[in-house]
Amino acid sequence: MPAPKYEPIYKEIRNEILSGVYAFGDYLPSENEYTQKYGCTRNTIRRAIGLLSAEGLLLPQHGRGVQVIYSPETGKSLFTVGGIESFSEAASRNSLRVKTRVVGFEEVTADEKLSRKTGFDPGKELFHVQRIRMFGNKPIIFDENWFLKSEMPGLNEKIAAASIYRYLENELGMTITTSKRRVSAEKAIPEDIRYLALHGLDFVLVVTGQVFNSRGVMFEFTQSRHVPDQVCFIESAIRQKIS
Amino acid sequence: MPAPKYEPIYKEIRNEILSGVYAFGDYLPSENEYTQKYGCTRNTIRRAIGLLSAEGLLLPQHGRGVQVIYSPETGKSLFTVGGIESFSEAASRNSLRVKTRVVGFEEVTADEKLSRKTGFDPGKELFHVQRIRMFGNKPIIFDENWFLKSEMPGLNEKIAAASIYRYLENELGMTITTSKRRVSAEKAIPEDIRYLALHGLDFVLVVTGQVFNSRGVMFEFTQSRHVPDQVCFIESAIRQKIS
DNA sequence: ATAGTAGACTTGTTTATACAAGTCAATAGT
DNA sequence: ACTATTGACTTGTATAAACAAGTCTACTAT
Repeated sequence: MPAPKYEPIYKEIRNEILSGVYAFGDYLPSENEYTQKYGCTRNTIRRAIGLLSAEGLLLPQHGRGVQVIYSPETGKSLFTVGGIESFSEAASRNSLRVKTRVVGFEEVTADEKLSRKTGFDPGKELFHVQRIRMFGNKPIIFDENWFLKSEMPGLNEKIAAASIYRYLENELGMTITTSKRRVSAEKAIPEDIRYLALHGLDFVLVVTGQVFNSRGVMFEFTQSRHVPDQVCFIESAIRQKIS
Repeated sequence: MPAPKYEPIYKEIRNEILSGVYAFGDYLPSENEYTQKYGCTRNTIRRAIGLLSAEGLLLPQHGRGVQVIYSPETGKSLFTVGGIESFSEAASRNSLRVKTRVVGFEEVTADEKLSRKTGFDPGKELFHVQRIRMFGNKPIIFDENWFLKSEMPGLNEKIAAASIYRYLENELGMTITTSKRRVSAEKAIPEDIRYLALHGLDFVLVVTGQVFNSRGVMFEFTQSRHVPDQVCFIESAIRQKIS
């Protein structure tokens, strides 16, 4: 399965935007110019531009052109909710030295209560993984995951300490397709206080999510509890016409 | 400017999903069946399905079909960050009686500090609007907006108490296209404590955002401070292939 | 001089077609 | 009985072409 044609185009333009080739407010070359440059049809170009617009980097303007609305200042948040990005990916994107500490690894069976919380059916066998994410020496995230055991029987503590997503994609050949996430703020629980560098704060930013694989099986439930003053999330949205 | 053909299709399918015609896990009719039903090409159908997938309602599966991954339980959050939804829209979507109280309305000029916060250039004339959003009798959101005066000279307190977006779109004919949002958790400020029903909590969930109009002009900076136990946000994401 | 328009751009929508590639069940061959 | 393969489905990608509609400049007629 070769990479689709729009992907390298998407990446190249994205790279140009992030690296500052175009400043905030600049207009990209027109779609027709891009078709010549990349030797493809307008549709393919529009696909790449559409992805970048959905990310909040571009703003196409009817009759005018496509404007860059990314600026390094507003764009520099540690994590992005808009895409599914693993911790180590976000870290490498920010070129930061990071460490992961596994503080809990056990097999559990979903009971009624856990089922309501995670969405896994009662009786399902799960891996329960608790990890601390550290930037430098600062523990920033308390990550709690439940994985469906049947989808990843070989998961162990060592893999959890490295990158579970890398294991899933490279070893198991699983492709992760979609995720639904919910963001909320919650009072700190004892684990937050024990593990995170809260500096006296008594609340955390919580991101929960269900992750589906390409077969439509929900195989992961995640809860990431973040130190609130260290991280924030950026997201873009396109308004739907009302009526 | 007539509505595009994919829009009513998008709306009808969306409606069917939200109203429970299809349950979580069900597969939609195939794209080819839809082309017959709606008398259009596959591209148009795919557009509608693509929008719904981006919203996290559908999960297309190569070779299989398109699965519904929306369920009323996980989907019932008051507000959605994935789309640009105004307060009154979200309220009507949840069929809730809501009230808006304007607690501040003034004209200001952006100084250096406000410029850093909002992204408006220093010297720009702005409307500064502070509003409390109430569900029933519960004050849930403290909304602070800065609007670019030059884009909406006629804004006044009365309009602010109703719906500013309705004013922009219906009266001024402005179409809102894109927004970038950031979510974080912050310690409650005196206004939060004064206005919101925090019930002893000392933190809020803060959503900030810049909103652009179709001419690429940033005309609004928003900061919504939410009672954390009352609201949460749902978001969907599609994983990009790594390298 | 000024208003209006024509035309050359831009992006937005839709059709039509072809092939690639994943899924799944029925069938054929052993 | 079991395996392999075929074929009919599904979604994914890409091309090509046409027209709609918004923007902006330059020219034209008054």
